[in-house]
Amino acid sequence: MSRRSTYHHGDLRTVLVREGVALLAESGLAGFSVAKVATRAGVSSAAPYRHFPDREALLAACAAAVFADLADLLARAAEEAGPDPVERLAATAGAYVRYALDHRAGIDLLYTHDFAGPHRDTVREQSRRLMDVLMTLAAEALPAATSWTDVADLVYVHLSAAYGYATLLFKGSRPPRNVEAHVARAVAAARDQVIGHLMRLAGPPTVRP
Amino acid sequence: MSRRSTYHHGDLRTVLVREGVALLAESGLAGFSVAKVATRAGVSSAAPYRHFPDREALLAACAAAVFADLADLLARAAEEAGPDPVERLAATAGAYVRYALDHRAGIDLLYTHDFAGPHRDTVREQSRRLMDVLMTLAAEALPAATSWTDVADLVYVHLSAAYGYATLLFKGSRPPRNVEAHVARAVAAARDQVIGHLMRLAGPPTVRP
DNA sequence: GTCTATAGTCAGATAGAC
DNA sequence: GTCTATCTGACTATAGAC
Repeated sequence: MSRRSTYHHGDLRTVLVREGVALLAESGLAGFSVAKVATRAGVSSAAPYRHFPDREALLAACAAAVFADLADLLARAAEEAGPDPVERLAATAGAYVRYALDHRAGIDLLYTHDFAGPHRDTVREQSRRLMDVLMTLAAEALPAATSWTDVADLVYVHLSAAYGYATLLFKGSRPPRNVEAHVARAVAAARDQVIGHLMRLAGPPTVRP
Repeated sequence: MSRRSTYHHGDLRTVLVREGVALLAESGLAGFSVAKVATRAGVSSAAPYRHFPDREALLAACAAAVFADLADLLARAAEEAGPDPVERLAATAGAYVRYALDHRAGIDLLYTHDFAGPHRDTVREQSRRLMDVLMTLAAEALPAATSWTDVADLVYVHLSAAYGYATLLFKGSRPPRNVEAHVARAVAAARDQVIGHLMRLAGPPTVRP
């Protein structure tokens, strides 16, 4: 308090990531810039380069943070959904949509961007965590004998449907008011999907000439 | 051929839109610029402004073109899918994914961007055509008594799932080789979704304690 | 209708003061 | 660790020659 007139953050790096995520959420990847993040964080445009070598590194850190948040949220949503394995999986779709609505569209753009070299691995690691959560839930919702490939198939379909649902909500470009209605619809759609999938696996292979 | 050493396109406007779509497909919205489109089209960076008042207008024209293409493709896919209404609807998911794979990721970014004022209507008009195709197919796949709201719900879920599936394919950021396998998976997922939906509408409300 | 040239803006990144 | 100042490069858009 006594030493300096210019403020120094205890942890500017953390603040930059938080503001970066917020900026992405508001403006999307196209509106993202190191300078803007710096301004939001209350520091000069040069300051971030003390913590991140370049734009890509900051972007990757933001992406990793989003994935980490999502993995936590989805896991918690599953826990709160009770014992039924189908409901547990379906609940993650709702949590995903709620997160996307809270954080607006920016999330999706992280999926769009492909990170190069070293950043790629950082992001992938967090992305992997999210997939692990879903794989476990999907495996419990499917018959024990289901192959990993089939489980992965369902996870992929499940995740991409939730992602698509959340993203398209913003294309209408009205800020959706009735969040919980959309969440409920996403959960219902996910439930339908899993049940349809189960029927295909279980049902008698309908006649193929 | 005799009058000019500098080439003049018969229809530069059309070429610009084509190249704009291609650029979006390759680089996404973040990589889109009037200058790049001009270079791709083999003209100076000023030339596009003779045909489009500003960047937004060119972008809107590209978006409208994509929607128009998609609507045609989806309608044709439904026709070729035979008489079963569920299969006809499911086939559009396959066509969507195939189009997205052919044109890489950029399509999605058009969904992301919101166009202002006059451009908005142009794009919406084409977007509407696509929705009309899907609404018709969905209405035929559902019981005749289904309300329009419920039909719209299914269309929304159906479209967003196809959109999400196609988009996430590129996040792995390897150019997916086995296009037809992905198309087939998207169709299967769409079929599962519709069947699950039908069961929810028709089925006895499974016991709720 | 397309060109060259240019004005103005903004972002990425670096250098050196404190 | 953060600042100010600055360089470089890319993009939008306009003006005027051909």
